[in-house]
Amino acid sequence: MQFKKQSITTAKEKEFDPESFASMCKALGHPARVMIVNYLNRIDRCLCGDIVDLLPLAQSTVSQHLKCLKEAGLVKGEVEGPKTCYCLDKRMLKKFTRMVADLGLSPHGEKQ
Amino acid sequence: MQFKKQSITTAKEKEFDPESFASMCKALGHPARVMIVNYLNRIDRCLCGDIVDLLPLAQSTVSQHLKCLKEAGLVKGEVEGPKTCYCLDKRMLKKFTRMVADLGLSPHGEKQ
DNA sequence: TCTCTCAATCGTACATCTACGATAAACGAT
DNA sequence: ATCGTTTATCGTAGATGTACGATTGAGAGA
Repeated sequence: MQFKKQSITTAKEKEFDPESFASMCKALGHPARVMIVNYLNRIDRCLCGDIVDLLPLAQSTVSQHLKCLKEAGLVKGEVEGPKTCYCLDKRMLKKFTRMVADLGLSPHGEKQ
Repeated sequence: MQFKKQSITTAKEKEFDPESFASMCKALGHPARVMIVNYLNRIDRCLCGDIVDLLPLAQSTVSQHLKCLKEAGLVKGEVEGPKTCYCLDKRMLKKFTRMVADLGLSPHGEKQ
């Protein structure tokens, strides 16, 4: 499906892109991935194996979920020898919360 | 897949349920549904047909997306004769933003 | 070098999502 | 009663998501 690329907000408002907001939401649209993000937020950084221990899922499945989060830009992974260290991309997460506010859903927004 | 039902936050924090946060994110994980929510936020309430005009999608597809948003609790629809009037469920949307904050992603949170 | 560990990728099965046209159901108007 | 309007649901095809075990590859250490 194709949507028009133009913004759906008025000119003087911040740009709000439904496509990119949807893709971040989609990445957070599975409990395992939400738990990974929540865990990373508390623990700051960890190895893939730590997450495998955390969740009742096979290593390959966890790796797949991490790939999904990386592709959405929510998580970064840096290879350290045979290990990979994962952490949140704070910049992207700030963008996410800003978009939640732009959607008009923020309890702090000017709409209330 | 089954996850343990216990909260993943510490005891004195608010309850954070990954399952229900994920299900709301999933509902917002498609550009068409994001556009519907954004539209409803601006227009307050409208008929299904208005959304069909807004999006480049068949009526049946739009109806399906609305059903998805209703099942996630983000949108309410009340039948008015042969028409159905849709609007946002503000209570649920507030819950959503609260959960974003609980996830630790809020720019207003105590983590920053 | 050989082996061990850690993580990514492959292959695959099954489920869910997304889109459409066709049809049905509810109601107002003629 | 019949017709037109509006929306939901059905059936379906194709794409995508989710899970697993098996395999591969990269690097550390003996």
